[in-house]
Amino acid sequence: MQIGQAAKSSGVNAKMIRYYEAVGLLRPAARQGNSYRDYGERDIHELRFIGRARKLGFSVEEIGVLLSLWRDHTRPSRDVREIAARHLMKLDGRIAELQGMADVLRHLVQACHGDGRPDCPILDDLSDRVTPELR
Amino acid sequence: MQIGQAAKSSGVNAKMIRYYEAVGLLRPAARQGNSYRDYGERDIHELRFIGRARKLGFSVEEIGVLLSLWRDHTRPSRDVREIAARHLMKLDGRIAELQGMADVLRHLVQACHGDGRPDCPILDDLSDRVTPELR
DNA sequence: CCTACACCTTCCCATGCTTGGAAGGTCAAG
DNA sequence: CTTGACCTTCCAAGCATGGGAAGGTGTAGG
Repeated sequence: MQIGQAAKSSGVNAKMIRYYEAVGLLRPAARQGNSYRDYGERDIHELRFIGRARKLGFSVEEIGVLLSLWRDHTRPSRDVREIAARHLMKLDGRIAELQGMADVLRHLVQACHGDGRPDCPILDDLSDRVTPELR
Repeated sequence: MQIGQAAKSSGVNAKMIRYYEAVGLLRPAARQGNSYRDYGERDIHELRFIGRARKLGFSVEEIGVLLSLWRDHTRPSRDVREIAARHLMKLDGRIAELQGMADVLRHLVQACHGDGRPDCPILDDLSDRVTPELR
């Protein structure tokens, strides 16, 4: 199966497939006589794995570890869980951070008339923290 | 005032100050005789503005617009509010996205024994979506 | 005067993931 | 023989930040 078909079957586009190979996530694909990459069912399976892990926000590096754990059918689930738990903490941290930004911004947006007048609590806050009651 | 002092006063480090100048956020700084950049109170004020806007997650491009609105004391607050509101929507969207990831992952982590045994719902899900009851 | 040290300058590079494109090879159908 | 749909590799940009090299400048002390 050529890379285009593999992309369709796995949901990971061709450009990314090559990239994952280049950075060592996937072992180099087999080649057809014409130097085209050749994929089998097992590769598709790995690609889908990667795609889903990406959708959960795992980094390429983390996925590398997950993949090797996945290939090793005797690994303790503890190892996997630890990676996932650590990643979850990062996600939660990032969410809290964005939430903090959004909260401040929401207050500011609500406080701003948003009409033709020039006075604007948003700029006031950015320029001088003049509207402390908003925090 | 040299760039190092400006960095301290504004909370934006020297590297970033040069970067913001390079990408056109700030007009080119005045220079001392020795070609060192020279900053005044007004520059510090703008730098603080930038720093705070970055902390709220505005992109450099958005900050460029905010800055020009800020400098124009007759701009309608509507313009500012619109940018902020749009940014807020992006933040909320991103938060929801991360929240979705975190929720799935949290379930998976909870479902995984995390002991010495090899069976692991996390990998099962990644590899084949074998644990649909988790979603 | 020389030296050490703390600044500053510009320039290039790396990060992480993804996308875009250029230039060219391969293959099947018309 | 041409066309079109594939494929190949290589290069670049994006965003914001940080590291570091190589070299200029200014000040203080021996």
